[in-house]
Amino acid sequence: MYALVDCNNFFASCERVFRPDLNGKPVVVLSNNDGCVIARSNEAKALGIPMGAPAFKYRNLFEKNQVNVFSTNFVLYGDMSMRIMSLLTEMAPEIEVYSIDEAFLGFKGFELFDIEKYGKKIEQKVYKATGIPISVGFAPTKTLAKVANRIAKKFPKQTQNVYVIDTDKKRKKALNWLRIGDIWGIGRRFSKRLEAKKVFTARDFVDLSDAFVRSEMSVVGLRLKKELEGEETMTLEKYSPKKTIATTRSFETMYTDFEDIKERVATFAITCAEKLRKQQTHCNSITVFVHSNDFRKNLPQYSRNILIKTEYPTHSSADLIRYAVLGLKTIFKQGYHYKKAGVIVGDLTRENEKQLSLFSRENPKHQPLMQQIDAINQSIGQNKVKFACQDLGRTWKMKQEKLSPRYTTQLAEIIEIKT
DNA sequence: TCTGGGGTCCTAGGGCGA
DNA sequence: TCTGTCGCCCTAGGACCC
Repeated sequence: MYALVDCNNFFASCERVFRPDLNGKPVVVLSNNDGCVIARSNEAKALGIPMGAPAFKYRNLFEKNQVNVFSTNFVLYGDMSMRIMSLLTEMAPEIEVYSIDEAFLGFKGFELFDIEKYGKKIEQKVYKATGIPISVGFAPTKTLAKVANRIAKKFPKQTQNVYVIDTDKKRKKALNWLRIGDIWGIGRRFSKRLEAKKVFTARDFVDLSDAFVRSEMSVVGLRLKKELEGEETMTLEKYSPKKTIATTRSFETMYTDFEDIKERVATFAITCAEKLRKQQTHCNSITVFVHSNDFRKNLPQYSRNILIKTEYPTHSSADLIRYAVLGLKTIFKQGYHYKKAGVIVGDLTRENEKQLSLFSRENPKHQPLMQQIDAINQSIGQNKVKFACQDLGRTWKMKQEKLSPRYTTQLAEIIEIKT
């Protein structure tokens, strides 16, 4: 038996924990740069605000309905997530943290337990300790646990936020109810293609032949079908280090000048290098990309990326800046309005398993230099040490006009209770 | 004026060595 | 020495997730 635990409207719920006056009121959380809506409370959903709604188009609706708008506060959400995951770890023999607000729990050997009762215990404990409401779905496979969770969330009154699929009758009933596009692993493209073939529900999907699903949707689709039939094809995944690390951003305005983008790309490379050092890995390749503004149809569009193999495994900021700028020089074209760029490092290997090269021209000073930079940044604040290619006078910051305090991680921002 | 960011996995097709 | 086949590796692109 697996359980899927999912936090309800997670980011919006995190904001509400420290602002109980917002209970019962519409709350939305915006993406970086306050661009679009990435989380909504139930009240905001009821107002018809869709996921991904551009904030500027919905400003009037927000004002008219007194919607409480927040910028993303990932420091807060990350910390709340950590607290919830550690509680869940205590309550289940196995756990796979699937995302910031979701975890699969493994309950092998619990068949004789009253699992529904236990689910309610989990729900109550998490709510009491953190203030975050969760839904719990139990089923014999991970995909069915996702389905069970959806039912728990959709019918809170009947399920009390916990639902168990433990009989074939319940499984079939759930599959009849679930629309094709709501199956975990079937996105927009596949659901459109399947609907064109009169496949509208999960039940219709499992009624298709294995051969058809295999040919149309590869082994991924076939695995999904088996899971929905109750046959386990996915197990809990152990923690594994990242395979790629990315730093990408949309710009506050469109850039046309090479030097402006160069400064941004170099800064992204530095961030990637810091992330590499933090997880004690080197990269062996780096990808740089630039993108014009998709939404400005009247402007010429351009988008390109380039992958460069590094000469040796590295996590030196200086090395990565050099490669990133080299890549940018190759792909940059004059005459376009650039809106987005990014750096992605890949082919990661562990720091202590470095493949040395006889002809390597690695600068031996980089390693101790990076150590010192990290130490200084750690003691006096992130990004205090800058590289020459960065604009020292630059005050560029993400637009975050509605940022809430970092209640749980900064003493100066701790919650105040007025009596 | 203003539309996010960070990941994973799979497949097709070309290059290339055995 | 030439040619065909097989299988591995790599990359780009497409699909998905949160």
